[in-house]
Amino acid sequence: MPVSELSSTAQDYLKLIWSATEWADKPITVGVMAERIGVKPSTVSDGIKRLAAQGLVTHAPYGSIELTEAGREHAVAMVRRHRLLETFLVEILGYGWDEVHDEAEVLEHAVSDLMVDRIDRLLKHPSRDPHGDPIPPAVGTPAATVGFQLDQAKPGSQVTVTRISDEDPDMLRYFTELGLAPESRLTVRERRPYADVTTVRIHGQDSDIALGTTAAAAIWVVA
Amino acid sequence: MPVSELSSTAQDYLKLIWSATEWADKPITVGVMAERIGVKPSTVSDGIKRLAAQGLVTHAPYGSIELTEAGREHAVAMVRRHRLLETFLVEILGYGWDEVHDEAEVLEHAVSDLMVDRIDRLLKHPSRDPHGDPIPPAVGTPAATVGFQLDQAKPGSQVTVTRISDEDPDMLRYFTELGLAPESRLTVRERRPYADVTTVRIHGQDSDIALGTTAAAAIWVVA
DNA sequence: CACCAATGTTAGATCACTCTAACATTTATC
DNA sequence: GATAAATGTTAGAGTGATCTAACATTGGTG
Repeated sequence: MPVSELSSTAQDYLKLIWSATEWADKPITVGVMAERIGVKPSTVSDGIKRLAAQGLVTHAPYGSIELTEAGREHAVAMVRRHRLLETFLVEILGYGWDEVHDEAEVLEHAVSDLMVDRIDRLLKHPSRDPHGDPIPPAVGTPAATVGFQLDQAKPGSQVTVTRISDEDPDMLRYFTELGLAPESRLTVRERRPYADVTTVRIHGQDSDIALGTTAAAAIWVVA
Repeated sequence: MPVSELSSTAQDYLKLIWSATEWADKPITVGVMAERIGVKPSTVSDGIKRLAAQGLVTHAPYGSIELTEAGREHAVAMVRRHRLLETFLVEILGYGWDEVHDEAEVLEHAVSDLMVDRIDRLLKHPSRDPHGDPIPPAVGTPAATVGFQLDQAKPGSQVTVTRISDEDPDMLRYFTELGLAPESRLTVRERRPYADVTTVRIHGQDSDIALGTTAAAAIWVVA
């Protein structure tokens, strides 16, 4: 999976497009991309055009954005880098899991394929990163996603956290405070439909925790 | 030492200008910079002008290139990053000392100050990188250079290698083959003035090694 | 179904970096 | 010290990324 000859903005775009389909299957929009990357929609529109010219995405004006096979390969390679780096930062350099995202975001464009391999070896080929996201293998297809979002869980059910979205460091710090992490066992207490609040009890703790939609949607669980 | 707001080309220029005065004291020229960085002289000329506009160097057209205090600080911070990264790659990721230069060259622009600190801590605050170059401290003045180049050494003298320039990986691989590294003890056998060859014997080996000027100038020694 | 709001695209600028080609200056040599 | 060679600078152009502002399209609502 060669990666080097792409600009780092191009790599960001591809990764973001791929990521949108990893957990949810709704296609990503120019507006959402712009917001995530922190640029104006016109910039993204422009960038997508360049990507299309390079055969990495297909996109007709006002149409949907789809990765080509080449685009998907690049994207998955970037996701692999990102997640290996996050794992590395936590395991080897002692980062907190709330600190790794931004660092990995920059590093993923700088490390060589050789370094990615060395990190993979040093970590003994990890299959999940510190947030529970699966690390795509160097060759072959990425692990299929499992589970569902906590805001979809039935009140009364018991679930295990498999993944927590790493997008928002503040939210991660909050989860850390609560003692909520991948592998945590939870009992879903109730959901107030109009308040959009999901209440859960972490096993081993003696009080309930109320989570808003954003927080509950960032947490993926299995029954 | 803030570094972030500078482009990575600007950082490269500053590091290169500083490096030129670390071992030799001859001022660097536009041509040499262009060659080292791998761009045309016109590009460097242009870049220097931008650096001057930012108050990082002083430079009048056709004149010499000098770092300002701000420029020097940035440069030293980059050198610190570079050398810590090289050490890290060798110590933690098992790189060969001939493989680290190019990787560090890219990474030095990507790692955060936090990561530099963590690496420094993990390595227990090393004072020299794998080639024997001193690692500038986070605060305070860099270690003064000691020693002289092997091509200046008197025939018959015994010397210890303190540093080997990391510029040329092929040369480093050659030195590795020879068993020549920082800390090696050598006896200088002879120098043929017009052949520009320095012959040395590595202690513990039973044959002499002939080194051309480029090689001998890349090796720094103390008596 | 017509219209408006939301969303996306294009146009026109700017900036950093790069090139080639032309021009200027410095230095080295005879 | 005049001239040629080496070195450095400027001019003009292209690319990618970004912006703002104007324009276009789509989709939902009355």
